[in-house]
Amino acid sequence: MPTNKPILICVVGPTAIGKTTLAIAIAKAFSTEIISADSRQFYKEMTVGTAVPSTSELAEIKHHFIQNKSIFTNYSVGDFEKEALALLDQLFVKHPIVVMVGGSGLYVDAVVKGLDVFPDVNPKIREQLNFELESSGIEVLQKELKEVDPAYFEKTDIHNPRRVIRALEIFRSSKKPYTSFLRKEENQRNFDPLYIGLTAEREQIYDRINRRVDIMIANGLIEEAKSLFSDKELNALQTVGYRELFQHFEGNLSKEQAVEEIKKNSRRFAKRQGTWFRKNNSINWFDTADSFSEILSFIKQKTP
RNA sequence: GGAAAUAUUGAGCAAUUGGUUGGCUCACCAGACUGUAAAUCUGGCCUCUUAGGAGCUUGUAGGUUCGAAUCCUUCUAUUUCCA
Repeated sequence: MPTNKPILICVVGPTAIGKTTLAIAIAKAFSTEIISADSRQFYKEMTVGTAVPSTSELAEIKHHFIQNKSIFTNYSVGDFEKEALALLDQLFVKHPIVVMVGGSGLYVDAVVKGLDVFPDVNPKIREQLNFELESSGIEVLQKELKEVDPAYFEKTDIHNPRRVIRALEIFRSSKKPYTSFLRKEENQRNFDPLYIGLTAEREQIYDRINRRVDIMIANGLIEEAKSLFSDKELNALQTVGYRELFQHFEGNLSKEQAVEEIKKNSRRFAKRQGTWFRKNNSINWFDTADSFSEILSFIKQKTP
């Protein structure tokens, strides 16, 4: 299905696999720019723990959506989708190919496949739902969902408060069931995606993670986390690498224990990333040991 | 050399002190997930399985008993104490 649309090269894969470096190599080869689809690298207050590209890397290639938000701003996938599409429209004027890198599967999908349009929800409604969850338990919310949107009740994981609350907040603010907003057809995009997946043997991924965490600690992750400790309740800070250190600051974990927990939770995160990307069979997988030239020639062969 | 204690799945612990089909936590594995997503949640975890079950099991080898993780003996291993 060759088209004359521009191409968005999507570099995906688990954390610490080497996506940043690969993306830069690709962007250089095609003299283009990079947009990030990483749900934590948006935040300018978080540098060490999110492994954003280094200043020299950022100087080499123009990156977008890196540290362009504050942790105090509420920012959602929906916002990201809109901003990313608007930016891509501009970038594709100058470049036939643009690179997107990201480990956040939902965010990548939002750009490439699109989200459905949901009504805006007053934050008070979610607060109220969270309050009801805590005071009455999830059963009450499940019951409401069953009455209000039986289709979604059947389909979703009703044990997952996030899913239940999202569906209910949509209903309460629009008086229409969540499922009534779900798409009937694929969103149209004015570009074609070309997925490049980067992976490795499980053991190697874990090894890379462990080493990266040690480097983060050496680079001052503890100090960074300490400076954010007073804002630890913010959503942006519900993040591997920070939460564990907050536990340490509160005296619940020793420094060594916190570091071990960071490694463990990073491994689990990588595992979940793998689960997400595995179901996307458009991804062309490469091993992180493969040479960039091999990957580049693959891309060239796939692009006009 | 002597005495005592202990031995349950990868790890750590349970199992009304003989009552039947071995449970929990952690780790690990697998999965779900359309605006909290580095979040949140679900399942599995002795073996085999046609997924309904089937078989094996509490260090080892025996014994007592209708019945043993539980009581007795052998051996092995570990720990502690005395020499």
